[in-house]
Amino acid sequence: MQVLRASGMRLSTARRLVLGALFTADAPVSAVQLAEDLAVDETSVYRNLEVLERFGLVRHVHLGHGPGLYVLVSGAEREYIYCDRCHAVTTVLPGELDPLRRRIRRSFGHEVRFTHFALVGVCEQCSQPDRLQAL
Amino acid sequence: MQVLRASGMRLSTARRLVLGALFTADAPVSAVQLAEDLAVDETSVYRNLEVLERFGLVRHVHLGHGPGLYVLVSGAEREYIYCDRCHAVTTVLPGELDPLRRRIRRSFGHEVRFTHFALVGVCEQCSQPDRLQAL
DNA sequence: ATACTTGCAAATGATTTGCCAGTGT
DNA sequence: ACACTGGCAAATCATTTGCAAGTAT
Repeated sequence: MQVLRASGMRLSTARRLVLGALFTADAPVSAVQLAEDLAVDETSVYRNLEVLERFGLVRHVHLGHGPGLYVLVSGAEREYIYCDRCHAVTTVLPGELDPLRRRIRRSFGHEVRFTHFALVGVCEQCSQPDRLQAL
Repeated sequence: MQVLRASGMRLSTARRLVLGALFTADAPVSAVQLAEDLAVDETSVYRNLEVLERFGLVRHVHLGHGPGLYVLVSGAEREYIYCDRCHAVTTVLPGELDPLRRRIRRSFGHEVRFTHFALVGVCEQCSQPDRLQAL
């Protein structure tokens, strides 16, 4: 929070609310959801998320289609696997994909992250042909 | 093309144009771009892409933010790595990520693809602190 | 002749911008 | 006080839907 006031940004009520909501959220949340929950104007939520993102306190992910989903930045970032069949979201703990990251690094030179776009694929249950899942 | 008429879908001029443009394109193209290039209404392009996608002839990718980008389905799909610093797109040949896919499969049970969301990360040049890239 | 298709207008969903009144510091 | 913020209206971007006229089969 000191980060903000050090940059001349204020700790307004709305800002505090957004930060608080993201802090207690156990999953990524959309801006619209936040606005609704906190009774703060959507515009303000977006603007707050934007400054928080700019200062590296917040980030957003995209699971399948749909709006961006916001999370607090924690230093050790979670990554996500999204099943585009049943829409299940699997959270990957920080570091868990590091070997994979290293491999891509070696092959392509890129330092990749799955913090912005989830890993998309079909989950175990959905790949079993017998018990069909929701479309 | 036989796929279409077998399903009662017609090979209209617009449809043929879209298919043709995607066939000769050497990179994923947006619907708006296609509409502009082909002088076909955006709506029609979207509708055509939708049916082509529904019949598995076309798919779309998301590199960073921005509109969906369409490509012809080829059976052996290319995947993409996107540098979110310099916006460079690296094409990954079909199968090249299979070892990685197997590894994820073993660890998480998911069969992932990078055909819908690109692999996002910082490319080799951009990770060199000396010569700075475009913001 | 009968569906599928087209273009144009209008709606939708996500996000951004303008503007002025309100408020943290 | 001054500059950063809030809400509300309106704009923007990507995409979808409604509808009447057009066309492939």
